[in-house]
Amino acid sequence: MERKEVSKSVLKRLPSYLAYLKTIPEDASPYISATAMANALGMGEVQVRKDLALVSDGGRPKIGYLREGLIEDISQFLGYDNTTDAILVGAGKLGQALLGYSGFEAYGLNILAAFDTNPKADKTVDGKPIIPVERMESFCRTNKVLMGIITVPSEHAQEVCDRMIACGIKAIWNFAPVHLDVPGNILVQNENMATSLAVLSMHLQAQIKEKK
Amino acid sequence: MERKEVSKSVLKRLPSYLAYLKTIPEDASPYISATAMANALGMGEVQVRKDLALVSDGGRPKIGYLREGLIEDISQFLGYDNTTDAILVGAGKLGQALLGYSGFEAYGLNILAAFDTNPKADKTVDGKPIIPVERMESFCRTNKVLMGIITVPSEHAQEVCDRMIACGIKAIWNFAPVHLDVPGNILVQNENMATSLAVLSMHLQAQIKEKK
DNA sequence: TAGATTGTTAATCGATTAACAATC
DNA sequence: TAGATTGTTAATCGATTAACAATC
Repeated sequence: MERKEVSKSVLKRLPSYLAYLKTIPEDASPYISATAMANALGMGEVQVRKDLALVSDGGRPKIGYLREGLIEDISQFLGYDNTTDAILVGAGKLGQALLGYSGFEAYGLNILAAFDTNPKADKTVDGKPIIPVERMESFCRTNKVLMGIITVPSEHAQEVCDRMIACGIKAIWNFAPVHLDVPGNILVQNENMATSLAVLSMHLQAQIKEKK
Repeated sequence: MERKEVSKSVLKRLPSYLAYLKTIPEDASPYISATAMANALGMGEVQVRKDLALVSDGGRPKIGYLREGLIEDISQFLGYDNTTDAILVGAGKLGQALLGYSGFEAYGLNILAAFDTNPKADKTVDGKPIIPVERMESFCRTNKVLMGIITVPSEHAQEVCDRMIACGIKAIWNFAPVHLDVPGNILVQNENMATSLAVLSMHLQAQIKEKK
């Protein structure tokens, strides 16, 4: 099928569909309806159908969509089939946790190495080296790295970000709770825990208030 | 000022304003304009003004907003002033990283303890204990815990979630990449790395395509 | 005063939902 | 056939942006 443009809102829902589809047992019916998916995920069925229409080549009335086909289509659309190499800067606790997290492979992400200003000599995390930042540029050039993960303290995030861009990196996953200034062709995706916490604590405050 | 209802989209922007305001040096002007904030964060100035109108009691034409006042108002609105106690279930790599991360204090989050099915005896992370899950309920009841953080593998997330709800928890921060089924009065905030990765890899694919 | 800035009202935009026709 | 399901077109909803009046 030809590749359609999808909005960010749609894009963000696709991983949920994929995760859900993968939980269905092998021996279940090979077909799944948008209705069933919507119910399982607590969403509207029209929304599911519209989203699926953008990435798959359609289902069959009364039958639904071929489950395996959907998994394949969504995976491919999201680029999980071809792996992306990334580097990580900031080998603190969070950085090391991400470096050692094996779950990213399933999403086609491969963290090659971590960089730090003060790496413990020869230290590796799950076989992945922690290298002095000075060697970042040459490493990125030789390995043609396009994605960078920032897990340094806020104060240094912009500096690291600029450096990554100088290394040819085009997409940045930012775990530091600060806004990063970048040129238009670079994408910054903020993994902002503060944002999540805001939503959570707002809910708790409302709950507490209600109780009174 | 009286407390207004804010939409989720507004709520998610508030932490950025706060973070930015805190980066301004003490000795700078005590006033800041929405225009300046908008420029610094790459947003529309009307949007900033509208958002601020919801949480502060206003700025002065030609002058702007009192910086200290804004910080105070947003912090209070987001509940960063009164701390929330939370527990974490799943003391794997990510769980331990979060447990040891001191940055959450600034957001009023206090992780009291972690729970795991198979905790190393007497192990603590930064002074915080890792306790067998069996003791979760009594712990939550005695400490009146309202927030739970899930960092277990996907297969066990729903089970842990149900257990948390049984313990009286009202807000769940879910790091497992699965949809959790919960009653209407419980809030689940998904910290879905898969979602972020989807946005990032989509951007890279577009970049690569463009180059060809 | 003039101009920068706030705050509000109206217009636009995009995304979600509802209604319905098509299909097996 | 009847009914479940898909897919499309139209209506609604909410959020963002634009225009403008108010203010210091």
